[in-house]
Amino acid sequence: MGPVQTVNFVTALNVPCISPNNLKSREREIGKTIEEYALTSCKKALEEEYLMNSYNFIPGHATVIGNLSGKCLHFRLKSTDCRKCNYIDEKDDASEKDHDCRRNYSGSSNAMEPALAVEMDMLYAIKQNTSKGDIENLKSTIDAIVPHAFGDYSLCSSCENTNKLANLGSSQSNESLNFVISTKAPKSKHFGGSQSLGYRVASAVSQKNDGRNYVVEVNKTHRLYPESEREKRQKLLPQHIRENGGTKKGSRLRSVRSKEIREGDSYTSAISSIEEESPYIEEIPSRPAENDNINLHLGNTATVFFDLETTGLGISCDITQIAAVFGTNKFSQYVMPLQPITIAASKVTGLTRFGNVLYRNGIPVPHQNSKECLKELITWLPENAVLFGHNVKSFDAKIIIKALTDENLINDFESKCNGVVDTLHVLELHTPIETCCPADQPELDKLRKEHENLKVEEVGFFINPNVPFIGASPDGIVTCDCCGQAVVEIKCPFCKKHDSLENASDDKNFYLKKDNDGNLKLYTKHMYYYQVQTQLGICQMESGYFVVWTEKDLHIEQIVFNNELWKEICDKSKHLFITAILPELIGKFYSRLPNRQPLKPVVNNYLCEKESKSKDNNEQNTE
DNA sequence: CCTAAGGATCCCGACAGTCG
DNA sequence: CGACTGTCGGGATCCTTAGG
Repeated sequence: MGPVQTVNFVTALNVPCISPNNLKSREREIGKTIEEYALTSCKKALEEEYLMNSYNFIPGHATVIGNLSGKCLHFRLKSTDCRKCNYIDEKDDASEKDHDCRRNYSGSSNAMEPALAVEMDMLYAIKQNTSKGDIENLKSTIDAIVPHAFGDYSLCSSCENTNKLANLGSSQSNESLNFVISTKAPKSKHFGGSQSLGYRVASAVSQKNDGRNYVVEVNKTHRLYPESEREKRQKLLPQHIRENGGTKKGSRLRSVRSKEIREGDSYTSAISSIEEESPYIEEIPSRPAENDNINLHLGNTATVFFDLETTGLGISCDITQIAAVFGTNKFSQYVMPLQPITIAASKVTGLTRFGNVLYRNGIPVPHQNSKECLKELITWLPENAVLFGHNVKSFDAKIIIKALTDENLINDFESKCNGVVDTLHVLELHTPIETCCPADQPELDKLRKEHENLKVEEVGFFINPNVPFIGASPDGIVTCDCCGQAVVEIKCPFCKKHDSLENASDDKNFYLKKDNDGNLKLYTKHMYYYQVQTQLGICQMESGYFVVWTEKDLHIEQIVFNNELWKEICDKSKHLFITAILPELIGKFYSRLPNRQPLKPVVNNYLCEKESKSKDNNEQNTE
């Protein structure tokens, strides 16, 4: 699956989406491992094949399948194209020259497959003979490669027996591998020249050789342990299934498959077998309610807050200070870095270094070397510690893990520490809108005193079932015991950023205007007034707050629902939807047939008459 | 200064449908 | 049958934001 399919998939499962960039990074990490795994599995299969003492092999598009083992012995990809190279050529950007280039072939497309076959035969011949150490034999084998690839076996030492040559084995294994590749990299999608193609073919080869076990091996390499979750869930299954359910199921399926092949009936055997509720099927839990808090289930762990100071921002920077807190226990040590402290880092931390002396704000401070300090930290850490810190996922954790690995202390650290929690991510999940919006804190405190239990919530997209063709996304919903619910619409006018709203209202185009008493009010002909009224109508609320913020001023105005205006908005929207949007959606009425006259409104003649009478006003308001 | 992640956007290839 | 167009999806870039 690519980014789009992955996002569609996780969305269908009610799981938070992953960004295409993030997915791409993960693909690169995992992809390299899969390629390495595929090559290793090919080497193993080749040795297995060699032990079986038979050298017939069937070159596919770019794979060599062992006749006896049925496994993929080798695979190669050729591409005349590289996406990155194309981009570099187009942009003439020399800084990108060093990349994982996928262009490795310059001949014609027709000659590509024979070239691959010859190349792989060459590797096979070398592998076959290096273990024997017979140089002459190797030379004659290489000479035989090209005639062999084109059907002439007169020079082949291992192909002397023509009867043996006639037996090229079943092509089933080859077709099977081609099928797996086609499911992972379908030709309907353009993977040519991309890194992704290599990873996809490698994963298909790995799957062919070792089954889906390759996923577990790749996970282990990347220190991912989904099997612990699997084991946990397996314990929930009934004992008879836990002990031999999988084995029995596997042997039953194999037996059914072999019967189907022999008897030719592949369709009726298992169709009606799913009558009882299967213990292997688990219901996907429903999405938690909107107001549910997302809690961290830390179990029996010790919460430690920690922070690092470093010589700079790079991943290769040295630690200059480690500080941590566990309950009332505190840990703080300065570390003498091996590299200079950048000026920017010194400004933040106050730490400078002259020779072997470390200074904080000009005063010498006691310090240790990195290894001593890390050892002391590990000793200080409580058992089952979980480290909390801000942006640790992207910064602190990487720095400290690198330092621990360099000092060969990573295993000791892991024996004490269960993991890290990035409070940046936790904050993103828990931060209410009021701390994100630029409203002045004193003003917010004042509102809290005036309104009992004041809450401001970030909300999404609203649709009113009575007018499903209009939607609204207020900036928030404010709730209090005295006034109930109200929508909030916040504007931060960029062009009036440095002005007071009093001055801004002098601009005749500004949406706040002074009334007879000199008070600022939202202009009722302005589109923002229509916006708030539409939000109130859709959310079915009686009032809302229109908030305008500049660096010098804050305006909060209560807007009361205007039923007359809401009816007018509904009528116009319905008219627009029926005469313009619906014909376009259903039949591309406007975009496909440019010469046709616009539809006359046939559904609601009353609207049509009303529209023609108040055409001028409507044009202004529709905007 | 470095690095990773997320969102928005653009570009391009493959395919299906339409039209002359 | 070929030219053209629209849609979909993958790949890549740009910008912003955290951390010292």
